[in-house]
Amino acid sequence: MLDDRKLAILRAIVTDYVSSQEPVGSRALVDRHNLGVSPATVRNDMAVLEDEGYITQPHTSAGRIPTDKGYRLFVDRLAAVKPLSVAERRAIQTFMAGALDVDDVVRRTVRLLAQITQQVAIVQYPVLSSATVRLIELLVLTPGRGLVILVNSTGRVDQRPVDLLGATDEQVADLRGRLNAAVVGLTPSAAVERLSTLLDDLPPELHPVASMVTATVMELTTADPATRVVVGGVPNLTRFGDQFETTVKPVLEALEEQVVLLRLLGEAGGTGDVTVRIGHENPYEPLQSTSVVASAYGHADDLWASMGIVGPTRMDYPSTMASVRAVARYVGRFLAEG
Amino acid sequence: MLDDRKLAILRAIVTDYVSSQEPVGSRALVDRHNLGVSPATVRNDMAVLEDEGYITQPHTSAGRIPTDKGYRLFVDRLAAVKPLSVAERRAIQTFMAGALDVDDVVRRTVRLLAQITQQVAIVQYPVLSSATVRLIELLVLTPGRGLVILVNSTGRVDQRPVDLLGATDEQVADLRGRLNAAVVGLTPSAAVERLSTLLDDLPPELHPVASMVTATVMELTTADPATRVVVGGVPNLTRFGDQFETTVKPVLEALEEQVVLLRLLGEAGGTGDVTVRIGHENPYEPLQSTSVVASAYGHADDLWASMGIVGPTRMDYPSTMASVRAVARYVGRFLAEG
DNA sequence: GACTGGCACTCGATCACCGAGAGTGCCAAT
DNA sequence: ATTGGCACTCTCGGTGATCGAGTGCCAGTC
Repeated sequence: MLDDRKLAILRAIVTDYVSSQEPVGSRALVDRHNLGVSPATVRNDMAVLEDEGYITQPHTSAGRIPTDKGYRLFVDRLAAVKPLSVAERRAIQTFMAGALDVDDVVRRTVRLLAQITQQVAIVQYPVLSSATVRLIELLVLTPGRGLVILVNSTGRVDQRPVDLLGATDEQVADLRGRLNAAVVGLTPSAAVERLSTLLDDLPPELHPVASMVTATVMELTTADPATRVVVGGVPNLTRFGDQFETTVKPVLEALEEQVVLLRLLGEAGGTGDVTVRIGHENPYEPLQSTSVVASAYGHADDLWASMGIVGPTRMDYPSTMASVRAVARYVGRFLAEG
Repeated sequence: MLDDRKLAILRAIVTDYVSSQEPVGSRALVDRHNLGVSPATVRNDMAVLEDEGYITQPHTSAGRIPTDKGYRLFVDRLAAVKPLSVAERRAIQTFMAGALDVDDVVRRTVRLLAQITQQVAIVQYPVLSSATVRLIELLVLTPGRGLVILVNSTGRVDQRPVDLLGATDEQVADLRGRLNAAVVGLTPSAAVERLSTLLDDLPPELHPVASMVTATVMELTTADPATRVVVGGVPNLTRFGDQFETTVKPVLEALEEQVVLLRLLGEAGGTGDVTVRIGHENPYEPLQSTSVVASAYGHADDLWASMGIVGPTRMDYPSTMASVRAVARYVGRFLAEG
């Protein structure tokens, strides 16, 4: 159905449209790319491509622009891998050098991604499934109100307030000792398992407060860390100040909702390589005129979390994908080395 | 110079322009407000107001719009205090009810402010100067790399990685004990003072690692907490999609820079009541076509931090000021009660 | 002396119109 | 299968013409 020349024409339309932001006609196409055929032939091919749904024209006497389906074919089969520029490589190094802790790494990563892709960047906090519990601290703040602090072997610290149900200081100290003895050194999943059996070994008077505390610890070891997402590069949205309603507004709204962001990244970053969601492929309705380029990051088989960018469907996919891939790999390695 | 009628006219111009977003003429003015004089008289007065710099016209044969100076006079002398609506009062209660910890309070506050003002909201993390140090934890993560965790009496937890310079586990444990003995129960300022003399009491072999750690603790007790700011309601920027260059873009850029946000809030929130910076009064150049309404919040004399909103100069100042004031007071009380 | 009605004037906004230009689809010829 | 030619369509930019809101000024009135 689609011979090589038609594919070449589609590729040319995508690249030209992305760089010029304007519908591209048959004449301009043969001028800029040496296709070796006349505009009339190109027109015939374009008619076929339009029938097949790869391109469309905004109005009768305008050039063609790619459809979501066209971008999809381009990304899957036509895009040449574009190597990073030297400047971009250097940017990655300088941005990350001197990062202090995980927070800092995430902040720098989001800035970096936003800068080299010139899009809005989204980075999920790393969830280190191989990290182990380093310390559980249990504190009394005021009578009845306490605080659980969980530290894992990567230096990540999470805390949550807890109702101590009037336990005495001695009981709290006792419980702290038992908790640490039970789970320090375990992975989160192992710790959760161990905690669910811990209650049986406790003296009865500790049961009420212990169940409150273990429940909180279990929350901390599982759900919470994954729900943190950082965004950056929002001013990049101003670069396409047209399409206010279709692009800028929905993106801004999505950025306020952690849940939405996690869905965008989560479904996109499941596999090992860069994932692209184009327009309507997007799981979140209002973002159907934008694309998401995302990648999981981590080390070896240990995929920790996702990062990505969101931008207009008319973006430079090869460059963007290369950038996201490079940053994801670099940050993964950086975190693995500590 | 400005008699009562001229002031009434200025007030009418401001309110009409804010609600209609369009230059207001002499005819419309006498129609909507019963000024008891003819349009011609109003025109004469408007000419005077324009000479004095309170209003201006975008072009000949258009109505008048307030200048920054006009808004300033309005805010200072003409604005009637507008009580909150019942719905707003209820919103404040429901939004804050059930807040878990300080993080949660801040997140809810920023949402609340954004929703009832329909502007972009900025909330600084509270700095509780009366809070005392509750616990200092010192952990070894890997040989040489450690972590300092500081918990204060409000349940706030801060951490920072620290270089342990190859100290042994025993030395670390020793140091942890000494640190806690020294500063637990002290206010941050007292703790800093105490720490600076702590070194003298230590055995010499602890000196190198102790100075690293105390320096880190001192950073944690002073600088860091104040530098955290949360923003929300960014989609509200889309409500004035015109003025892309003058308003939306600069605001988005400012929101990415914590330093800028702190400057906006910091200089604005120094006093006890709501502060308004209109247009050029703003300390940050690119935001000179927007206004900032901010307030410190806290309890009694203990001012903890600031919150505020940023929006176009043409905003409903009475409502916005009332909302910011109400939220600031409520959150202050809420935090004081714990 | 302050206010008012009247009037000429200004200027942006809206609309219709027109020509230019880009681009297409189709068809007959190669 | 490809191509040159041609008629057709539709957007875009520019040009007047008109409309109406609003002003400034001035002479008249209370």
